[in-house]
Amino acid sequence: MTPAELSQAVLSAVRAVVEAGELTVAVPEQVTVERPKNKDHGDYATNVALQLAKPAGRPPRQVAELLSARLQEFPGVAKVEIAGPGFLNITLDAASQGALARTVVEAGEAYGRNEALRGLRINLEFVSANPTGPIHIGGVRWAAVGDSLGRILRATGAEVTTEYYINDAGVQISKFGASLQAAANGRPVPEDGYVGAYIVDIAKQIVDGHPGVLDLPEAEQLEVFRSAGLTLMVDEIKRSMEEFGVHFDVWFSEKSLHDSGAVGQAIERLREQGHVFDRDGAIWLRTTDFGDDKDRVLVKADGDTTYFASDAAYYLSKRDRGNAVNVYMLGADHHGYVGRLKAIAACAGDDPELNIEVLIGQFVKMIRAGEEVRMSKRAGNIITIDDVVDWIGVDAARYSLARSSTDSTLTLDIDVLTSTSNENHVYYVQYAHSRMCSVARNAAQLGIDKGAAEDFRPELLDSPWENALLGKLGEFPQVVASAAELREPHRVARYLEQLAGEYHRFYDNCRILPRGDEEATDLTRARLWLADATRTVIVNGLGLLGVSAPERM
RNA sequence: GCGCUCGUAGCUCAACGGAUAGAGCAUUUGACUACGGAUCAAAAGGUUGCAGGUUCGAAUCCUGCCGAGCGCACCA
Repeated sequence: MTPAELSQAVLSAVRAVVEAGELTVAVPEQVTVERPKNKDHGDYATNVALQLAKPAGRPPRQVAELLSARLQEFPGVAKVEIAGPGFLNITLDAASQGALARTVVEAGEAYGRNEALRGLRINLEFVSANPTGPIHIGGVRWAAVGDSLGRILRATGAEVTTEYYINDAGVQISKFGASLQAAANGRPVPEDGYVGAYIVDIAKQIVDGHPGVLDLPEAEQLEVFRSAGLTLMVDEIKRSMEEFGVHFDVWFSEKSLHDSGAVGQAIERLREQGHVFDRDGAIWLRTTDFGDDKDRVLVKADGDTTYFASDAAYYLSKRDRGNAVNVYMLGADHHGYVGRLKAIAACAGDDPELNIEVLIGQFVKMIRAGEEVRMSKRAGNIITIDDVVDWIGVDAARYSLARSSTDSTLTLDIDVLTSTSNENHVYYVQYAHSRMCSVARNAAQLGIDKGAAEDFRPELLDSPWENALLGKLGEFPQVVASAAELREPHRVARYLEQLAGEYHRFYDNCRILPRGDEEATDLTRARLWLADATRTVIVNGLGLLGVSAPERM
C-alpha cells in the first residue's frame, strides 16, 4: 500500500464516520499521512483527528477513536493506535507494505512522476550572467539548482521552458569590447574595464579570426571587438553550461528586444494600462501603485531606454509566449528587484503573486587551505564554473550546490570536496547505487533472478530494516511533489541521502544473495525486488538532480 | 535611516505548525574466514541569537530587540 492509497483510506474513514452521523464536520480535501520519526509510532501516522477536533467540537482523542474503529477494517491495515494528543498511528501488515517494492519496479522511471502541474506553462530564467566574463560561483549555484528545478517541475507535469537572458545591449558590453580592443593593442585597460587572462585570450582569438582588424579605424575596431567578443563569450558560456549538464531551451537576447521594437511596444502597452507618466523629461512607470518603493524610469530624459524598460519588455515577451508562471532566480545582491518585477506584472494587468515568482539565492563562499577564496574580477582571481568542475567534478559540484536550500549561504570547502570522500554526500548516494548494481551482477552470475511478479512474496520483507527501506521508498512521490510545489530541489537530495542510508542498513543486516552453496529462496527473490525498487528510486532521484548514477565507482 | 534574507551541535547543513529538533565531518569506542568497509553499530555533543505573543502543539507564524549578509540611481 502506498502512502497515497493509505491517505485515501483515512479519508474514506472520515467520510464514513460523518455519513454515519457520528461526527458533524466538513470532510477535508485531503489528509496527510507521514512516516513517524519514532518507530514505536507505527508505519504511518496522521494528525487528521487533531485537525478535525476543533471544527467538530469534540476532543481530539474522541475523534481519533471514531476514525480508528473504521480504519481497522481496511485490508492491509494491521493495527491502529491512538497516541499523544490524538495522533493515529497505523501499522500495515508486511505483505501490504512489501507490495510497494513491486509497485516501484513496475512503475520504473515513472515512479515519482505525477501530474499535479499538468497544463501549467512555467518559464525558468536563471544564471543570466553578463556575457562579459566566465560564469562565477554564484551563477553555478543557480545552474545546478535551476536546472534541477526544471527537471522536477517537468516530472510534475508542467511544461517548462528554461531560459538564459543575455545582457548584450548595455554599456557593460561596450566596456567589454573596449577592454578587448585595449588588450589586443597592448594598451592598458580603460577605467572600470575588464581584466583577466580570459580577456587576453579572447582578444587574441579575435585578432586571429579577423586579420587586419588592428589596421581598422578605432571606431570600427571597437565594433569588431564588441560583437565578436560577445559571440565568443556567449559560446563559451554555452559550452560551460552544457558540460555542466545544464541545457537552456532559449538564449534570449536583450538586444533583440530593442531591435524588434519590443521595448517601445512594451512601453505603449503599459501606457494603455494607465501606469505610465511623464516627469522631468523622462517617461516613468508608476510602480509605487503596486508596492515598489519608488517609481521607475523607462526612458531617460536623454531619450535612452533603461535596463528596467528591457525588463518590462522581457516580461511581456515571456507572457506573450504563453508562460503562466515566470520564475526569476536572482542572487542575493539583486533582491531589491523583487518589488519592481512584481510591479511590472501588476502594471501589465497581471497578478504579480501568480505570474511572477522570484527566488533569491544567497551567496556561495569557497574555502581552500582554511581561507576564503575571494572572487574579484579586478584581481582576476574569480572562481569560474570550469574551475569548480576541474576541482571536484560535475556530479559533486552539482550535488553540493543543490543539496542546500538557496535561502542559506553556502560554504564549500574545496579541500574537503577534493580529498576526502565522506563529506561528499553524493558519494554516499552513488555508492548505494553501485552496491545494488554489484549485487545485481553477482545475482546474474549465480543465475538468480527476482522472478515473475506473481511469484513475489512481499510478506517476507518483514524485518525492521526492510520495513524502514520500504517506508522510505513510499515517500518518494510526495518528496518530488513538494520539491516542485515549493521550488526546492534540495528536498530531493536530502531524501536520497536518507534512502541511501536505509539501503546501507538493510544491506548490512539482510543478506540478499545466498552464500556458499545455499540455494536461492523466496526471501532471496523478495529482497532482489526490494533492491531493484531502491535502485529505481535512486536513479530517478539522481536524474532529477542531473547527477549520474554510476554502476561502479 | 528604510527594506529584503538569514541566525539550529565545535564545523558544514536539514527539518511543508506535529510526538524525544536530525544527518555528515571532527572526537571516543566497536564490526570484515559474508553479496564492494566510499559501509554499519554505539557514545558524546542543543535554552534552535534574546524576550514576549498566537494554540491542543512553535526552530517554523506575529511583535520587539541583538547580530550577520545584501540592497535602497534618469547605472547596467
